[in-house]
Amino acid sequence: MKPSTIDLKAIIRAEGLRYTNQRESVWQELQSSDDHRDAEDIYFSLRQKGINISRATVYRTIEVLVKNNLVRKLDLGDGKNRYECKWDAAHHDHLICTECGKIVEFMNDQVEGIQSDIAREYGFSLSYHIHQLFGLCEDCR
Amino acid sequence: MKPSTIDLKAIIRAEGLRYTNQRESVWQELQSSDDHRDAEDIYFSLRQKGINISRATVYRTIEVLVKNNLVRKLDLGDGKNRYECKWDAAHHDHLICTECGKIVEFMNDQVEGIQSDIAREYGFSLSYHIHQLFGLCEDCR
DNA sequence: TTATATGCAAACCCTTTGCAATCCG
DNA sequence: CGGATTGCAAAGGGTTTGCATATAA
Repeated sequence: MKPSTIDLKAIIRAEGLRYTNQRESVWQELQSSDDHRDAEDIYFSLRQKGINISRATVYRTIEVLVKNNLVRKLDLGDGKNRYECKWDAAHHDHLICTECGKIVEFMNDQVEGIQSDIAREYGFSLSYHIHQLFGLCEDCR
Repeated sequence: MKPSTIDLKAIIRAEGLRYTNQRESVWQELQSSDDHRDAEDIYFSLRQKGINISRATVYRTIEVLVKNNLVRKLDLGDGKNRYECKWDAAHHDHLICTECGKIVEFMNDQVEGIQSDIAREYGFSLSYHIHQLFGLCEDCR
């Protein structure tokens, strides 16, 4: 069903863009963990691995990945965006521990359905939503 | 049930803080409309009304109001925070039109209940949540 | 009186942008 | 080769902060 790997080159090219080392590196880096990373994280990790890349390119590349639905941008309200791999993940929302920052993913069909109902009720056509639950995780209570 | 007006002076004093003209002005300004205002809005409105206040004080005052549960801070993902009067409003979440920026408030008990269930399931004790639905409003479709 | 609040401007943080150099196709 | 991509550093936008001055209590 889901591909075991994504051919970034093909996707990039299909968009009429150029396949570069930097773009591949950012994509690899994002795939390398299930964490919700911020741009600085990614920039630093890549530099540490000896890859030549600039912050500007990290941002610009993420933009490309987001636009192609490979990456999801998360705003957790702390002033910087996080990014998570999207291609292999089902839709989900987030539970965030305000103490340690732990992020747990959840998904609830009922809520998804109700959201549609609410949108309909107010005459909106929904394009996306943000649903984040903040509190203390088991370990931090 | 709900007070027809809030005695900011009493609340401020109870916190061991000083009641000032600027604090009262920001509070009045926030109460004067049901809109979701940003800091610059509030700063400008007050200056236009001839009230002497600085941006710094607007931010610092909002902080005080938020901490005392008089005001709610909203992050709609566009880089600046919005603020809404909280003391006279029942809890609600937001539907946001991505075209014209219209904000509609909604409330759904079922979703509220499910959120608690989800938190329990993952061992979290919930303190607050963000639930925003983005799409096109009736007029913008 | 005297510690808290304010105003100002500078600092901050994350992100974006202009531009010359580089590199993909 | 030629235009897209990059790196750099500077600019941007919202928010916060340091410090001297003003002010509530």
